[in-house]
Order: sequence, then C-alpha cells, then structure tokens
Amino acid sequence: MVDQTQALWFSKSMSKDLDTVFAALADPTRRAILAMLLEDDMAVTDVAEPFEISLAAISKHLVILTKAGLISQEKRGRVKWCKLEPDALRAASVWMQGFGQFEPVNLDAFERFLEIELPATDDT
Amino acid sequence: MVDQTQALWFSKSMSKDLDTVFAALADPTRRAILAMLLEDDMAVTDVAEPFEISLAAISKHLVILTKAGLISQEKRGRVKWCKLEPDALRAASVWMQGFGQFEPVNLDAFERFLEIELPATDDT
DNA sequence: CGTATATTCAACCAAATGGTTGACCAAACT
DNA sequence: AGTTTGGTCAACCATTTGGTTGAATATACG
Repeated sequence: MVDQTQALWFSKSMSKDLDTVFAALADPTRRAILAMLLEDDMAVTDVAEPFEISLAAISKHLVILTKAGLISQEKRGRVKWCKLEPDALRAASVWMQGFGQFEPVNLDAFERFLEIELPATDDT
Repeated sequence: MVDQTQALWFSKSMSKDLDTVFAALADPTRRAILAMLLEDDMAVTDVAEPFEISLAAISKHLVILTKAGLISQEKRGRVKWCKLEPDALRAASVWMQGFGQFEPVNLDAFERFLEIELPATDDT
C-alpha cells in the first residue's frame, strides 16, 4: 500500500511546491514568458509587448511565476527585470521522471533515485 | 539540445497538450492517484478508497487524468480499471528539459532513458 | 426476479483563475 | 516644477475548478 517511497512525494512542503509549479506551467502565456526569458532577462514591459493582453495581466502572470520560483524579479530604477530560475523545475522534473520508469521492477531504482535527488532540491 | 525542442514548445497542438497535462498534474489528489497507479492498475472504487472526498469527485479527477492522457480506463464488467499511461508525461518532460540550462542533476540518465523509451511509443 | 455493487450524471455551490479597466506610485526626462 | 514612463493595485467580471448531493445506469449476485 503506502510505502516509504510515497512518503517522499506526499510530503506536504513538496506537494505544495509541485502544486504551484505545475499550476504555473499549465498556462500557455506563462510558458511562453518562460521561453522568452530563456533567451535573455527582460523588463516587465518588454515581456508584455508580444502579447495582446493588458500589462496588468502580464504583471499578474509574473507574480504567479515568481511565487512558483520559476522566475525572479529585481527592480533597478523604475524597471523591474525578470530572470529565469530553472532550478524550480527540478523538483517537478524529478517527480515526473518517476513515472517514466513504469516497470514495477524499476521501482526500487526510482526509490534510490529519489533519495539521491530530492535532498538537493527541497530543504525548506 | 535546446534548439531541437524549440519548435515543439510553440506548436499549437503541443501547447494544448501541455495545458491539460500540467493542469492535471497541478492537483495533489490527482498526483496521489498517479502514484497509486504506479504500483498497480486499480478499479475506480479502490482508487477512491484512501481519499476522504466523494466517489463522484474521484471519478471527475479520473476523467481529467484520462483527458490529459495520463491514465487510460477500461471497463470490464461493471468495474472500470485505471491504468497509468506514462507516455503522456514524456511531452511535458521534454518541454521542461528545454530549460535544462541548470546544472543537470541527473538528467543525462533521464536523457538516456528517453532514448530507450521513445521508439517504443504505444498508442492509446 | 429483486437487490446490492460500481460508476457516472446532473444540478448546484464556493472559491480560484484570467482577464479587464482606471486609479495610483515611483522613477526619469524635459 | 510638470509630464511621461514602468509597473502595481483595486474593484470588478466571466469562466473554470473542485467539491457536494441525489438520481440514474449498468452489471453482478442470490
């Protein structure tokens, strides 16, 4: 039933983390923003420019991405710069990789994999 | 590695795919269900058993997971069996890998895994 | 047959989401 | 100083989401 492996991905902090990260990634506008930031850091106005929605809407998206830890924002002068923080994707990536190894035989390997990878990711 | 996947992120169908997959993963109940199905196929009632919400709510979650392609459901007799479909996670994994500028934790192992698994693409 | 079991459906509800607009504040440029 | 620029805030709106309940539909069992 519920074994030790599951305790890791059911842990409260981890689960809340994954909630916000996956929810942030579920919106195409936000994924597009992340893709833009992959090329370079950008000011909020420049992030908003290619989209047809209002600047305020983009600002909200950026807040969501920031809360998910997927980007960081630093204000220099009156300009707020947005920077990709790909580390936040690691927890989600690790979680997802567990489902790739679908064969029950590989479950032990996944368990070991989690124990190695998770401590480097989440220590809040 | 980045430019190869780049075309994928912007394609409309892919984007809609990612919408539904990431949205499905954003709910802790649904992730818990996936984790349960990792161990074995299960009937809807058995999936619902450890949760405190109603069976109907679980049934809805299973519909969402099915639409995202993350599970499949097969009705045998009056029992509907739920089966994990980890292939659906692959698209999301690949998308996330594009942001893999961050120091690869163990993503090279994941890449090798992808190369092994990708040709064995089974249809639903 | 009648009844229990497995699952979904339909109607409803509260809360969250993604968007708008206009007011607002702080920094920069004349 | 006054005005433009960069960005957020607040109030609103429509839609979606995640949950409930009770009725409905199969399928199995005795």
